[in-house]
Amino acid sequence: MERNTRQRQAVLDAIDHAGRALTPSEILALAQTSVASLNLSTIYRQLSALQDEARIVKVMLPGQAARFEAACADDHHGAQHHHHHFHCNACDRVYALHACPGPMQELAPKGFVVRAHEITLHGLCASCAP
Amino acid sequence: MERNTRQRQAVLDAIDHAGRALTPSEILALAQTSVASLNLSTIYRQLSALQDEARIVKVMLPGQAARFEAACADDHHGAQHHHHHFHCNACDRVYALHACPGPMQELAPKGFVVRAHEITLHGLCASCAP
DNA sequence: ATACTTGCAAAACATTTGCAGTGAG
DNA sequence: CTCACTGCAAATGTTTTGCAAGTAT
Repeated sequence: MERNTRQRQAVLDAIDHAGRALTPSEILALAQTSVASLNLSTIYRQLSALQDEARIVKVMLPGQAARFEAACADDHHGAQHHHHHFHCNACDRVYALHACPGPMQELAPKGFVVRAHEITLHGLCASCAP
Repeated sequence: MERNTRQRQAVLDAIDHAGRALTPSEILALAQTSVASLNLSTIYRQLSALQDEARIVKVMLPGQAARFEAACADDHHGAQHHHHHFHCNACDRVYALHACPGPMQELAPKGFVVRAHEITLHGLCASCAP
């Protein structure tokens, strides 16, 4: 996918302006304000294409539907900046966290090789906290 | 659910003897060796019941189908022992880890309240490592 | 014009539920 | 003998795919 269609731009705009990870349904709702005929299949197809182009990143959290956020490339080698996520139990939104406690190799038993790790925090976001 | 049916026992046996988290399909395959007529619906229903009774724990990992492992109650108040999981990229099995680096509150921005966290490690388990 | 894209409908999966028949107590 | 439990089929929710029509280049 390379063509600059209205539906592609609508999907990209929704994600770029969100400031947080969005589900395909949320993206559909937002993008339909620019292109009313937009279909979920198209959303999924554009999401795959945009992932391949490294414009967006897929965020999978335990027990949650997939979400997508704008890619923020690492300055040096274009790789995605390593980060984790926070899930608000009240508003169900997902925010990126830009800290990481380290590689976590010490948590695994001897003989296990740790190649990657994911951390998800749950609680209340600033808007929902008392 | 309280009745001690053959299907209930078969599900419980499969999970108790596995030593790792199993998916509903894996449980079906194992339990069908004792009760051939076993149905996936029954598996899911028993899994819900066994969770309510705190005999098993549901393990959700990012982008993976749900898995279930035997509950290991905390000595003092019967709560589940806090732990995390390791996912082997080669054999796709999931193992429990019995360490935790701490509450992780410092990863969240100011104003966010952290109530829980989950850590998933990925790599090669002892059997699959070179 | 050409071939990539879209929209719709149907297919794949994982999980849940309605219902009538079965079986544990 | 009862009511919880089971099996089957159909419904749900998310994501993928086939295909004919639409459109960017």
